[in-house]
Amino acid sequence: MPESNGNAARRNQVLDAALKVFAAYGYQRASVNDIAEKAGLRKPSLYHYMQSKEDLLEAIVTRSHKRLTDQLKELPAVDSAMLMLRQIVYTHVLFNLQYGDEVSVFQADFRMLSPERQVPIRKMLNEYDRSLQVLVEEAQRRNEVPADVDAKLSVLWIMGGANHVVRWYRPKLGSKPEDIAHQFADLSVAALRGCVSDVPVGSRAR
Amino acid sequence: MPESNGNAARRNQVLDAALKVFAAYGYQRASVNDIAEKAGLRKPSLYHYMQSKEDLLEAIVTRSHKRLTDQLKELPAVDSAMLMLRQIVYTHVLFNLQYGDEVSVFQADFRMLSPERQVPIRKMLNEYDRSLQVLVEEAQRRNEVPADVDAKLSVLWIMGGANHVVRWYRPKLGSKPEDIAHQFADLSVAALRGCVSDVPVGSRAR
Amino acid sequence: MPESNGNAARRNQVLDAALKVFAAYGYQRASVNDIAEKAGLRKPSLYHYMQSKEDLLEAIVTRSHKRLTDQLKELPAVDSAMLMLRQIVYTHVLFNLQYGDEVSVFQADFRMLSPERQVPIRKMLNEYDRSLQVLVEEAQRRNEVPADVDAKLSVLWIMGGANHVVRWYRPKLGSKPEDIAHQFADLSVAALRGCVSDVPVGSRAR
Amino acid sequence: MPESNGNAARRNQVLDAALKVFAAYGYQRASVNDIAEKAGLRKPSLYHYMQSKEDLLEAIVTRSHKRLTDQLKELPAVDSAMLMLRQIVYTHVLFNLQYGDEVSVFQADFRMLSPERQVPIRKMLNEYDRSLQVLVEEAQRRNEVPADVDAKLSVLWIMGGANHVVRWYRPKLGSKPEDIAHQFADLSVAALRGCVSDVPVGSRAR
DNA sequence: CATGAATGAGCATTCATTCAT
DNA sequence: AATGAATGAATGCTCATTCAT
Repeated sequence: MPESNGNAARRNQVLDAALKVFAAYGYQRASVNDIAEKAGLRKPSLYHYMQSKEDLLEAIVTRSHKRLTDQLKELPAVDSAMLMLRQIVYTHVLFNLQYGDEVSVFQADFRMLSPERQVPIRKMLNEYDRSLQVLVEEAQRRNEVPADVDAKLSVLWIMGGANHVVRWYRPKLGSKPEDIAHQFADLSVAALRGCVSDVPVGSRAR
Repeated sequence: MPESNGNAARRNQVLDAALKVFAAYGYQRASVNDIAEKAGLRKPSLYHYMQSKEDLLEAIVTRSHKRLTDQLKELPAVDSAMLMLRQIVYTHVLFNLQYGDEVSVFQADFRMLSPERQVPIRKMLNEYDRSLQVLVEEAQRRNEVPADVDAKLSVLWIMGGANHVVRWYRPKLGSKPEDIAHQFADLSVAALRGCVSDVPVGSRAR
Repeated sequence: MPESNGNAARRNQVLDAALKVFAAYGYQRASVNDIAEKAGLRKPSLYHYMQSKEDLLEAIVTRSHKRLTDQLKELPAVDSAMLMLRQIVYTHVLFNLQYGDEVSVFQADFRMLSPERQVPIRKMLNEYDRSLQVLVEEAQRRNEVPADVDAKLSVLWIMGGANHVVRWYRPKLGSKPEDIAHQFADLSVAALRGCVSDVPVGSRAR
Repeated sequence: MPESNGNAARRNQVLDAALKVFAAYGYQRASVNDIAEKAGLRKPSLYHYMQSKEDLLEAIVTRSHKRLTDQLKELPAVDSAMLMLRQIVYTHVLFNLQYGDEVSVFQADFRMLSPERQVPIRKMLNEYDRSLQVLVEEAQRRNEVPADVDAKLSVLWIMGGANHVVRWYRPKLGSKPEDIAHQFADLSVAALRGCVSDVPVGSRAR
């Protein structure tokens, strides 16, 4: 079966090698040869396990998103939208900390994919954001979140904080992943619930 | 002897051309020729206004950070740390929305600089984060922010949300920049102030 | 020890697969993998039936020439050199039309063989041309062809027309093979017999 | 003007280098590096004078056909279709002998062009054949050529002989170009005029 | 016999940069 | 100041062939 990208275990090894190399150098800087070396193969051998370099990036990005959503699917059902949201943020942050390379590559290099390959991924991301937005709106209906909070903006805000994590977190330095995730879940909930500031922005120039 | 990088106005034109091209394609994908075309020059002529392609990226990144800090310096002094923080977040978000290209390039391509060139920029960023952290700690001393909030983490959280805007914001779509900045300032303040969730994260596997 | 090139029937299947692929893409463009697919095998399996890709080309070319000469050997003896020539041209053209792929590959890719492999084939071709030339000379001795005709040139001329058919003939379009062969045999005979033009070539520049 | 493939004289030098290399090795076997060496340049420099390797082939092929048709346009008008045809064959054969490399590359590698690039060239070739066919038909109306001659087939026949020339002709060996062209023009005229053979093809098997 | 895996050699093309004009 | 020309260094990818299973 010359179409199946060869042995699945090896394919995953190649994917992992590519992941490390992409994370270290960035997709563009990383050469196929770098990946081959990391995988313990010669350059042409890689083509048993991929169609193209871009193919690897797409697989990494898709696999990463699938891993996250798989984790989220296992979250226990709770009757509070806010609680659900808290669980998701906690899990998402923890995931980002655990799979820092994958998430970094996703964020940094996702746009290096051809426009066509970006489409399904953008769709997944939009669906994800949208599902969080629905939770915020549900919480607003239950008066757990003030009505004047913009559900969409606040979700984007939260996602920003959650994704930013991969840019500064270094294992063995600072807080434990669980503590970070806990803090961030708290911050998200507090931000949503929080009393709208009655303080004006002040007389900013420009 | 083009040490002086020639005429300053032209240099800025080249910088702007590079900015647009980097923002559109990413630093690596963008070719020096693309920049030259955008600047209305031929490729070798660019070298009268720059030392290298990397030079342009560094200049863009540095200029961007300077523009932000210049804006922040003009903020009126206020006696409340929280108010100050709010002003800064508002201004930072608004800046990111106004200078989307610059900030995007900063975030996406800053790591493409040589390690040596990254040093001073990382230093600036750390100082910036640190100054916000000081404000949070000050607010904590004044009991405006709960003591169990991790000042550093919460600042990183806020910066994540603030920087993320350049990835999703599209002018003429959705909310006005000022409204977004306002919301995000509110969310930040609320997140910091907010009653720490007494809700356990639940029995998450892993 | 695949010295014997394996089962002869399979070998012929491989040869036919190679023939089709070479005819469709040209020898260089055709990949061994293409041939394998056409033959319903995997690439390395081919090497049970051949020594190398070039080997296949040589076999095709040789087989093609042998097929033609076998057909020519079956021609009935006739006492007129001109008649013999006519028979040969008719048969040759018909052969080219029938075995278009083989002949096309012969003509297009024969020169892709290594110089050493070209030697015996060039020898065969020369012998073939030479035998026709002998017939023309015989016809000249019998005054069936004017003495001022250059026997060698006219044979080359005729072979050109005969070989050219594989470049334009498409089955099911235009004349029937037998009609084409008949016409071409007529044209050849007429050309040889024909009264030498007494018309000057005119005042061509250069 | 970065679109103009640079200096025209140099472009022609590159074209000539490519011509020699293509003629010697065939288009596919010839590497861009080979061409560069022949042109006295390094590989990347070639790209100042071409868009791609295929570009060179197309230019060579087109230039070759233009050279031939330019020569044909200079032929003096004559009132006899047969005379005109004779002139054309003479000129065409002489051209093929003079520009053996160009014509060889045309014939051998024209099909290596992408289908889209082949279209205009096929069109030119068809128009050329068609114009000869018209001459034969004219000659038939004037009873200079028997009515039962198939005009199209006989033109293809003649073209075959004329083009074949580049496969066997070696300068300094054998007849002079003018003599060959003369003979071939004679053979063509004789073939067309010639009394249709009343000799049956005989009892050929198959 | 068949083939999955592996690879040395090679190739067209891109590109940042230099330099003579 | 501006640029046509040139190029060293890479890069993604192809492919005929080998070999262990």
